[in-house]
Amino acid sequence: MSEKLNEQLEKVNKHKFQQDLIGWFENEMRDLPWRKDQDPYRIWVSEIMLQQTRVDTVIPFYNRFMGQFPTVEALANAPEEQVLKAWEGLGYYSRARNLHTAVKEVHECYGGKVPKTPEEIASLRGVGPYTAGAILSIAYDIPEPAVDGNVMRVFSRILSIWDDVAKPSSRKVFEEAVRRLIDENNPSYFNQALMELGALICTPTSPSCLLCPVNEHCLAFAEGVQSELPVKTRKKSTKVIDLLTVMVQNQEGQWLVTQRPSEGLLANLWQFPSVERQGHESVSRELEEFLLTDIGVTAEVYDEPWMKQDHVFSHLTWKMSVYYTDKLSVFDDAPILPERVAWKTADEIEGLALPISYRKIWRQHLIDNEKNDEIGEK
DNA sequence: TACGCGTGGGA
DNA sequence: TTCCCAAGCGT
Repeated sequence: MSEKLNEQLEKVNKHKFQQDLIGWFENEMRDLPWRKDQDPYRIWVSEIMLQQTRVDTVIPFYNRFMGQFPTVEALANAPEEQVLKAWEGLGYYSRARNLHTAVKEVHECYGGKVPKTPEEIASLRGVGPYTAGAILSIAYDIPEPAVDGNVMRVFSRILSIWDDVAKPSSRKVFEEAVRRLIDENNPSYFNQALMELGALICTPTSPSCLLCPVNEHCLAFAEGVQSELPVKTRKKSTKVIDLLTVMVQNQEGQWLVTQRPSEGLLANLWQFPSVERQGHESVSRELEEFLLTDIGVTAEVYDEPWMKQDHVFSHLTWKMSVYYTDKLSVFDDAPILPERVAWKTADEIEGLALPISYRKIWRQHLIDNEKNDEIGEK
């Protein structure tokens, strides 16, 4: 630990700080579904869902998920498709697959009981230093730091820490600070209170310092520099990809869908056949060639896109153009469809896990279909 | 270490 | 509109 940080830490009245922080939390904590008890499985699921995701977004997903998979055993015995479907729309889908993997390990190797040593917890798939500390402290009352973005923001201000919080190496500075100030008698509330404070009071922009229960301990507030902290470097700008998507229906009324690769972006999710736009020839020709070569079906693609849809990821953007087809030819003796390609009925598509952009496309298709039916009836 | 990995909301 | 983000982890 740097001498500077040590100096700052000695300025803090540890007992008063803990008392002010936890006292505020006891009065002001939000009534959240994962705060009903200290079931480690329920805490675990909530922590995974909350990674990089807002509380308001998580709540409905969490309630549905716990309804479907109320216990370690229930989740361990579920097929991955069902877990991914439950995660549809929440994003960062590897969280779901990693949680599933880890829960199966807990079921098989720990008799279904979430382990309570730092080493065992941290070895679980998808459980990093933050989540390990969160489960240990919140579910098991073990005094371990749980340093997330909130805690780094709050502590950077209270202790006037100017390390770049975007750098992975900075996290250990904050962990050390938490170890020095954590309430050994109530680490659960201490850690939760820091995060709650970051969410409600010590916000990224325009923090409510006058309402802050620990403002008397805050070095940044005393110096009037709270708006300059934390120091955080910008990320690089994102690239844009033109993505062509095609809706193909056979004579039985089924739709052509493909499953994405098992690793990388949107892993294992389903979508309508899509290809990155390459080059110079017409979009229709490019899609027809893609369908023939990669999927093994012949169809005529309309010249004009039926709809456009942007899909913004954290690191890239898809500008999607969606096309319909006509004059599909699939012969009885046509080659068997490649792996990860299938025909699905409309009902079956409802049950697949689709990326949000493809779900929106499908919903729009249903709306347009309904309109056409109405016109037809008149 | 830096980057890949989703999504929706707010300034 | 455009940007930045929100309870991170794996590689």
